[in-house]
Amino acid sequence: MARRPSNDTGTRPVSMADVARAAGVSQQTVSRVANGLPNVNEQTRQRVQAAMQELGFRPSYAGRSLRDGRYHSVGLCVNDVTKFGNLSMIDGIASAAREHNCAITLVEMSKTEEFSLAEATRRMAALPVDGIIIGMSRMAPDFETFDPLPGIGTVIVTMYAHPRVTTVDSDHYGCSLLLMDHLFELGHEQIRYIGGPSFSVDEQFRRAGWRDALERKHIEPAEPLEGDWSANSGYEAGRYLAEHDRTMTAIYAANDQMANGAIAALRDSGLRVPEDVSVVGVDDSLDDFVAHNELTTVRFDLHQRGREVFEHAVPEAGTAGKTVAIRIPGQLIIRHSTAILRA
Amino acid sequence: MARRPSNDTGTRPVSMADVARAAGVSQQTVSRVANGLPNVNEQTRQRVQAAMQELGFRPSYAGRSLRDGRYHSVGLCVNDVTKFGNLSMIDGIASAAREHNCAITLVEMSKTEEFSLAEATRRMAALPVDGIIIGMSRMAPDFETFDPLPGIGTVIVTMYAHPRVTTVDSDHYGCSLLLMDHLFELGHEQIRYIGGPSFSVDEQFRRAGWRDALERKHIEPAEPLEGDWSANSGYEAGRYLAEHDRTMTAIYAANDQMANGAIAALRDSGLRVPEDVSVVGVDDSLDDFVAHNELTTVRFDLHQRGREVFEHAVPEAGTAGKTVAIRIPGQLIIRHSTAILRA
DNA sequence: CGTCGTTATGAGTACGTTAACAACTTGAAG
DNA sequence: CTTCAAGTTGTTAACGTACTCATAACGACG
Repeated sequence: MARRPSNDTGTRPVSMADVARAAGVSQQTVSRVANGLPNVNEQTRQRVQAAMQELGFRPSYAGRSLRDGRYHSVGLCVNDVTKFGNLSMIDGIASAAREHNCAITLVEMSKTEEFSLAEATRRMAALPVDGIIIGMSRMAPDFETFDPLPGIGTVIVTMYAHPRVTTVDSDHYGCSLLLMDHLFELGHEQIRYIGGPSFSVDEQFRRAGWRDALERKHIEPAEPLEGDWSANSGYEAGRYLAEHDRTMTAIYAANDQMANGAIAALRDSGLRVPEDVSVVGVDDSLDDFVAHNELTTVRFDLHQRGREVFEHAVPEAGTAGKTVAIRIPGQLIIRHSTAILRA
Repeated sequence: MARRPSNDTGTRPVSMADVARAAGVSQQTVSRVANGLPNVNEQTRQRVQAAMQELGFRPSYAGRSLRDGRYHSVGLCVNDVTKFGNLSMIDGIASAAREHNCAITLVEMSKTEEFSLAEATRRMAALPVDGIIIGMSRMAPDFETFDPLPGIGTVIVTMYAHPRVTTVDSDHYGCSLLLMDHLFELGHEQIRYIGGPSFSVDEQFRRAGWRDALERKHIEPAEPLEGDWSANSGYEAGRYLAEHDRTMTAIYAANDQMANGAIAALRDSGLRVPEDVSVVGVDDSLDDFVAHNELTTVRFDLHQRGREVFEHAVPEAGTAGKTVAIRIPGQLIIRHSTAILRA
């Protein structure tokens, strides 16, 4: 594309030099007025401000960034905006960014292509970012070997720890322990698991927590079922369990949507929740969609996670340098889908 | 903050000049290699690429943008990321942006402060954006008087038309007509309305469509009910209607979540859906949350809307100049929450 | 009357990039 | 040998900003 003409007849954006010419001062004085510096004569200031208004001056982001080497924006790379986990990540980071007067540069990776950290980093590096955040909802093939770009803060949102990159996530393992302990206290031992797709990192950790909790109590875990996070897949699994497992007394579904489906299936099979079977989920995501939500679940503080992620990606406050792995615990929300096991 | 040292001992980012020095060529040759231009000797190219690798060169976004006056990013301003409407807007725009090899610069406005178009524009204008998209989910106080910034494409996502700004939205008025016609064909005339909060622009248009459809058939609209988009508010409204209106034969809830709540309320009141009362919603948003979703609704093509919004904000293909108001029709999805009215 | 500090302003420079143009090399054709 | 074209590389300028330093005017003070 042809450059804009550099005289003032074209549609080139208005620069400080243009304002300076109109106000009869130097470009530097315009800069001082634009930045509100004190050492400008009041009369001059007003003349410059009038010229700015007149010409419609807006400061050049490129010029400013080039000059002082910062973008005041953080890069965020996700593979699918619509997934609950990603959405809540965006929201949490957006509010942290706003507190730091920062914008978010959002890049959605192709949903079809293979996702690699190197590719994500390469794309983000060419954008106006002071730090890079990568949501890794499924295991990247190059996770082990990945080296972050030197000179730019990088955070991966995942449960896995990495030797050279800070990682932050809600504790998708610990949430299982919270729920399992709750069920154990109610007397349940035969606790079936309905998981998400096995390529999901969150799923892997939630399932591991379920399995470990059982094994710690020397209970043999029954075969876990695999859904796709949707209520329908939870329904199918619930139906299957209702028909094939008469010893089961509780179901742990790896998210609320599948739990909701499972509850519907149990009731359609003539089982009562929670009298016959207790059901728990994760995410606390049903409230807007279901009236009188009674599901016992774990809620994550997504804003806190967003804040942690942001502050490690853009190390202003001296958080720099150290590579850490942060796991933010969830909070058990007990409602009425769980009850004491009756003998 | 102090500038980075300009010699090569500090942590200043690696520039083309640094690479040029290392490879023993001119900085311009580095530029040619970086941009893959053909007129570079193969041997030279390899030497330069090796130096880039060695030093960890990444091109400066600021330098490039300053040079060629484009940012390859579109600004998106929303007031709350988590609301269904905004989420789907982000998703649609993100995929359109990716097709144009563009990033999104996302700014979330304060949820508490008053929202004005002038303020949103002012914030976006200081960021790296080739175009500005503003989601106006509630009426801005300065909508009438708002003037877009000259020299930068601006699109407002709203149903209202504007004389000087292109506006794009899903047709929140037409969706009501689709649903009402469907109910009319089934023989319903006493159709109650459960709306969202009245400050919402979407709500205003959905309600207007309901009212106009009735009045066009000379049916007096009964008092509309006001919810807050949540299933619980739909439940409350449904309960009220079940107890107070024995002539009603159908309910139009302004979104699926409230419709879902209303259905639960009707059933709790001993009414059958759809045999006794037909219920419809809007958005087609229940599938992930509810098993065996049977709700008749309207689905919007949010990716198409995203594409329209994007292409009017960043006028590459000659869409420039003209101010238009685009309303993208939804599609009626008939499931089993509606049935023929029995006398 | 000179020295000094204070205040207001301008000049010069550097940030990293790419377009336009100039310059040089090489090889082939006349 | 001269001329020309093609291929390769370097030089210069410009994009808009803000820091550093210099300059000028002015009053206070010794």
